[in-house]
Amino acid sequence: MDNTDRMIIKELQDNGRMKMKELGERVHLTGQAAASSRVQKLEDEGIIESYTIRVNEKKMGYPVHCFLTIITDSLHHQPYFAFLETKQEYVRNNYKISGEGCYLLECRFPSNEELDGFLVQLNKHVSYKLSIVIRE
Amino acid sequence: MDNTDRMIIKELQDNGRMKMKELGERVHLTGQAAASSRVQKLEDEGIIESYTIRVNEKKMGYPVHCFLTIITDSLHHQPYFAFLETKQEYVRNNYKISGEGCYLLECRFPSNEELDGFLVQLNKHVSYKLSIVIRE
DNA sequence: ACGATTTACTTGATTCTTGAAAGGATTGTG
DNA sequence: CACAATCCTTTCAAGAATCAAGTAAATCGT
Repeated sequence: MDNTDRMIIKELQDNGRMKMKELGERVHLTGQAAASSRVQKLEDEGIIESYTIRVNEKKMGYPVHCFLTIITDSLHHQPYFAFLETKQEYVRNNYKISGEGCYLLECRFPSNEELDGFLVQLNKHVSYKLSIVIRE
Repeated sequence: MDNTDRMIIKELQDNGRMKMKELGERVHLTGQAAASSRVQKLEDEGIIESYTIRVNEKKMGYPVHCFLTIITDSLHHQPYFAFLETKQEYVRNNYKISGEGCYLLECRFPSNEELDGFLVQLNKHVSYKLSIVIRE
């Protein structure tokens, strides 16, 4: 993991579909074979986990973005997890945290109505504090 | 934006470097040209914003992951923003939120020592509540 | 300090992918 | 029904990736 590797990662974060030829040029390697084998190594080591796309969630129909601090007294979190499984469409991340609350749940919704419906059902399993994202 | 487009997006989220030929086969289009032109359209419409990689932040040297609820009485948030600019290495997201606090700040650190150093300086500008991620 | 070994890079040949162009099928419209 | 528009398929040429071989540089043990 030298400086060239770090440059490669930066370039691929900006453009994950970059041609190996161009990537090589940008990090000062001649030909695509050298760049290609470094990328392969980064994949094998698990430093590059996967290739993906950034999607415009607003244009995809999920403009409402929020974080929920989940609070529960119950020792059994399974019903909460089971509930999340049924709402995969909305759930983006569920972080187990220390601090206030047990989980930080990141969600996306088509509208406030759908958010409200979600909250009503969520409240059967846990308590929460809601933070709505105004600007990313 | 029909069902094929949604399938394409799902496939590219899983593998952003997929060959157009394979993508075509997976969504039941013959040849790469049809898949390619649909992807081009999704890019032009801004639904696909960019191609990127998922990086293992732990292996990159940033194992400590936390969220900070930022609280400030001051009307001037500029010093806070200026501070964040100098700490880009650690900052992953800064969401403006409604609810408790003004911002939800997502950060990554090499160690708790660096986190502590960050908090000391942060505290000169704003108050915060800290949540450390135990499991992603 | 020396040669041996490993690692990383370059080069060139072959195979594969992409992009462009042309033609065909389907749908909607007057 | 004819026409236009849209989307898909096919084909082919240009460009990129993969593989193998050769070279240079760094590392290791003595």
